[in-house]
Amino acid sequence: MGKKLLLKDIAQLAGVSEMTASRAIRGAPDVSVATKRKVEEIARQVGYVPNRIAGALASKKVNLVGVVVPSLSSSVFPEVLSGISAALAPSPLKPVIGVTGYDLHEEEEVIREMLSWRPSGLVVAGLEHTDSALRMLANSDCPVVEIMDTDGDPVAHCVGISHLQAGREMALLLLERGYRRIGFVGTKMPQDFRAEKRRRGFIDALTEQGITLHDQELYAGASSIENGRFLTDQMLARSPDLECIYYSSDVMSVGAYMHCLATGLRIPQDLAIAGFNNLDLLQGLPMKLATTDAHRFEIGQRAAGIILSGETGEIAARQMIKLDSALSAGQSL
Amino acid sequence: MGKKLLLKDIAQLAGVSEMTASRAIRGAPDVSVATKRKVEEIARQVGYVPNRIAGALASKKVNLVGVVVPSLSSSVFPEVLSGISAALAPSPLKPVIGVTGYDLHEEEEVIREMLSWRPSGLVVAGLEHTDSALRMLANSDCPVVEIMDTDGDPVAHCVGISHLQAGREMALLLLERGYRRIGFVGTKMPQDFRAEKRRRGFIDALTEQGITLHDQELYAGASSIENGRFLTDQMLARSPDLECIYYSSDVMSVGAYMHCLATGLRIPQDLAIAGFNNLDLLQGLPMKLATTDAHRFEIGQRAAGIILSGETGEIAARQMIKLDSALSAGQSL
DNA sequence: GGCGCTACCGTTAGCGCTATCGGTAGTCGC
DNA sequence: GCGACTACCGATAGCGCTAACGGTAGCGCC
Repeated sequence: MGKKLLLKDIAQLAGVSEMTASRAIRGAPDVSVATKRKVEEIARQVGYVPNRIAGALASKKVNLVGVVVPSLSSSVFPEVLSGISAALAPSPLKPVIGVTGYDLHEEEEVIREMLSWRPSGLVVAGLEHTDSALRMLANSDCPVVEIMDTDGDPVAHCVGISHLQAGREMALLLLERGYRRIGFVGTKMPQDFRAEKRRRGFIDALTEQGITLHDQELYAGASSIENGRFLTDQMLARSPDLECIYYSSDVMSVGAYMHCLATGLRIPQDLAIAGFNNLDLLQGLPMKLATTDAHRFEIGQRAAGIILSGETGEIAARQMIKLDSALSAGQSL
Repeated sequence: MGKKLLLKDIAQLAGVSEMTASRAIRGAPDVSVATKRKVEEIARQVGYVPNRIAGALASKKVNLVGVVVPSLSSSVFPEVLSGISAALAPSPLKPVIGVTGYDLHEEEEVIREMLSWRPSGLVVAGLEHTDSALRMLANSDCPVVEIMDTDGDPVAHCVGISHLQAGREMALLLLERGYRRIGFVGTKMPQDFRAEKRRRGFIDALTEQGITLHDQELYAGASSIENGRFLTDQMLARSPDLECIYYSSDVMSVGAYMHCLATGLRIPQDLAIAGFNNLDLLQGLPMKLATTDAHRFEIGQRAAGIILSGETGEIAARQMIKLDSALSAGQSL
């Protein structure tokens, strides 16, 4: 095949004008049921697929919402996406995903690419962007929502949690439980701004109580169980008297758990561990690991909600939604 | 902001024609370096973002490759995506992800949506589609690659492994290791056609050796460690004499591993387990679990390669690439 | 009959870009 | 000087669809 079917052809086959065929196919009003059925039938038979590029250009309406995330490999952003999809499902809007790989310049590219398609909305993870990206976001004429993080200066709408506070709360919990020789392990470390904020909040809270971080490892690579295990091993070799380690991700704390299983270390007696995100991964482990739930699904939902409310005309004032992260101590502290 | 900057405005500011501005911004030939620099500078200063909708309509060229996958929650498809991104990176093409949730009608919708944007190529997971989807894929004028699976009748190009064979090979290994009372646990079961093919190949091979499947659980929900643990528990309660269970996913076999950890069952003495996909998740566990590597990254790479070769003009004959899955027994058998 | 409806359909005029072709300088070789 | 070329630039004409408006027909009502 390749006859390149156009709306014109469908109209001709149905014996109506191009305009009527267009209306019938889009489900627009002002078409009789009989005509609509006839056109639809013909379109289906010949396998007509409307050209949305032309449609979008003519109507200046693109039913897409760009979603820019750093990664898909852990389940953290897929879950945000689920929230977005769920909220968008009853509307004509569809999410389009872009992945940056935790690289701000790649992010700028992806944002430029997305905006060049004139979407109905844009959801971007994080508050940190290149200057060019910031300009584009500020000048874009669609609603923009920055998600995940509220510690900073949003360009537009914003839905997230305070990672500074999450880190701080975990520090306070650890201190309350009596731990004093505490370590921190982070991954993607210069690039993952939210992990860095948790680290900072964590250290600040410790410092305020007169405790200094006993050891830390800022690993440039990605989170994985394997790396969690490896870095734990390494840190314990270096600082054998550590009582407790706070990881930037649950994936890493699960790795720590595996290390303890493999080496016979008891949790929390020999080593207490805590992660972040309350990933699915934690469910089903023999032991509940300490973590903080960042409400990823809800963040996605609320972000999509903001875009949707922008659709219905109400040019809502700049929204700033700060959710409270939920710490759970589990059995690993 | 909202002055809606058009190419016309940039051209005017730069004192050149619209056409020259267009060429300068796209990096097309026939523009002097001086002019190009001037236009680029002005475009950057005012924050001009070209409207690709108009561009695509005029040039009939869309540098996007649609990628349709059932899910992003396990790391299996993200890894395919990495392969696609890696292969596409040196080209101007960019992947666009669509998620179907293992629902063929949703898949049809997503495919229609993608094709309506006239992408440069389309990558679809699986060989099973609705009739309408099949027609659209067959009639589409861009290259289409079906991935993951080679057991069936591809519409167009195809890159994958034989899941029938993967299941069969695992069965033969289990028999060789002396297991006779064998169970199967699958998730997303009517919808995940590839898991079903592994199951069929698995059972067929057992049957040929005179062994019947001792028990099986076809679970409709998603794979998760928690479900793996739960379903293992349930199946062992039902069939306490089971020697070995084959899971449709590594995520589930890790759940089984957790169950054994929690209940003190020894692997493989009390229960042997095997999964599928060779997920990252398996790395770092205290014990290597049996699995089959499906070469997900390479599948993505090769699929993207086919799309790319279509770009350069050579309308390659229908490609059919069957990779050999790689079984690894680990320590859990 | 005239007016005001509603229901349906078609004509016109773009949407914001780019392909194509043609044009003007300048340059080179002989 | 002239043909032949290259380098650069601009006017024109769409790409395939839809918004906006203008009909026409049919009906009810005074």
